[in-house]
Amino acid sequence: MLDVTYIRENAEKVKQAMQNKGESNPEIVDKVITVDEQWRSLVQETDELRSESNDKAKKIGALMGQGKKDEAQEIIDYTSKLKEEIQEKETKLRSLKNHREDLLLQIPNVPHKSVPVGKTEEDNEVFKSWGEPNKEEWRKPHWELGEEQEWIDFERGAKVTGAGFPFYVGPIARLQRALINYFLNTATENGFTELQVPYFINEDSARGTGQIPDKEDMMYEIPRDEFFAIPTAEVPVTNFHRDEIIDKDDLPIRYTSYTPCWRREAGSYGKDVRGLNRLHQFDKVELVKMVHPDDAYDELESLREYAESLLEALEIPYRTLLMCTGDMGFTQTKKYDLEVWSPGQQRWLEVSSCSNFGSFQARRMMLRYRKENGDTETLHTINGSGLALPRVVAAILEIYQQEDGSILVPDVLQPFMGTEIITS
RNA sequence: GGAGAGGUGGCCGAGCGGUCGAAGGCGCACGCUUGGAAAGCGUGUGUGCGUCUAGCGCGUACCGAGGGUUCGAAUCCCUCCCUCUCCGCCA
Repeated sequence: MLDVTYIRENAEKVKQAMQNKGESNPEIVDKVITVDEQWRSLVQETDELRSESNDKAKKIGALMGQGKKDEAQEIIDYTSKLKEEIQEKETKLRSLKNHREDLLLQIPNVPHKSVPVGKTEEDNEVFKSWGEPNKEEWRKPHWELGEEQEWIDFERGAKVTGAGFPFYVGPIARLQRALINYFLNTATENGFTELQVPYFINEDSARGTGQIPDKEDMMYEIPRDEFFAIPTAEVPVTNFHRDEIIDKDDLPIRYTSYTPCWRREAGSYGKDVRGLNRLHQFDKVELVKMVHPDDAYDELESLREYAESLLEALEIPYRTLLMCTGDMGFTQTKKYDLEVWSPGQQRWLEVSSCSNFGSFQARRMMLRYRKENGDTETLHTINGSGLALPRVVAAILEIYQQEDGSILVPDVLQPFMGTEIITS
């Protein structure tokens, strides 16, 4: 959610941003400004009446104290009418505020000036490439190898739960654990504080990071207890400091957290969902930063570089895309996607998405910091994966695949795996 | 899950229908005092929203959350949430 004051003062800029992001109704900007004006003038009127009513109530109290019941009664008759008027205005106020909120929620975040303007993924910019994508065709896709070697059991997963909930068996279960440990250790060594978080969240938290309203369909629900299963650790981690004021000397705050993630992924199909490409439950190590607004873009770059360094350490070829305005999402001001090369599929797979949300999330959850002069200000949030597990596993199974079906273990994982090679 | 107690400012803790945004204490900040420090003394110290003459201004809202009673609610009533104690259950 953008700041109304900002919208009021930058109406044209916001409209342009909406157009660049492919939002079709920039007239919402004018509407929001109108509703906001109505709301503000009504606030003033209401506050004046309240002020009068408070005065009168005090007078009544004083008169009652002196036993002057008749005089008090006169004022009471008057304030009863006042009261009705106030209640009327309060009702109107509530509906105006809700209307303003509804409109505000339809206005996307404003992209940074360094973001390429574009409509679809075609317009994303290749920001960086690392390593050589392997074009050899003999490598099996990870699902074929995984099933052959009985390392990944999709069928039993489907039996026990449903499609998209695989079992990982033996050495591949261990490989995931190795990756998780490696990612968490590395993040901790790089200044991120590890957090173990609740896997279920309440509605307020879902609202805070923007899953609600609009994207609740992505989440699994536990209706009886009014919880949602987390679609990413971003939700509990960012909400950790919801409704708090953080001392500026404590910024930036950096957290890392490993969690399973649950996503309904309604509407996905075809090659997108083959094997480990897209699951309903997957593991991820998430990175979240809460930063001073002036540092946000530097912090985004360093987050991106950090995520890239993980892939380099694993020696997995990748490319970094700078997402264009049309493909970057509603809440972000700038976003990079990291994609690894899958030689078994001859395609790129996204393993990390690093985004700056500006004050968009923080405003919704009243997440502020205290400035030098004592004022409070909304801080900025940044997050990214470091990294999402299944596609990294897929890449390792394909890139490190030998002709006999065994898998060489990347150097950095060997201490965690206790072996240099995975055989069936 | 059953029975009871309770949720007030950064913290502790009073208030239990009117003058309460809220006593008192602690903490913190600044000043005085001191050779320096402690003690002592003085002043200040919540958040959101609106507003302007933008001031250590004015108004308003907020004492777990939401609703209600009343001219007036931190105080009374209802619903919910959370915490603590005992019992039950249990990784």
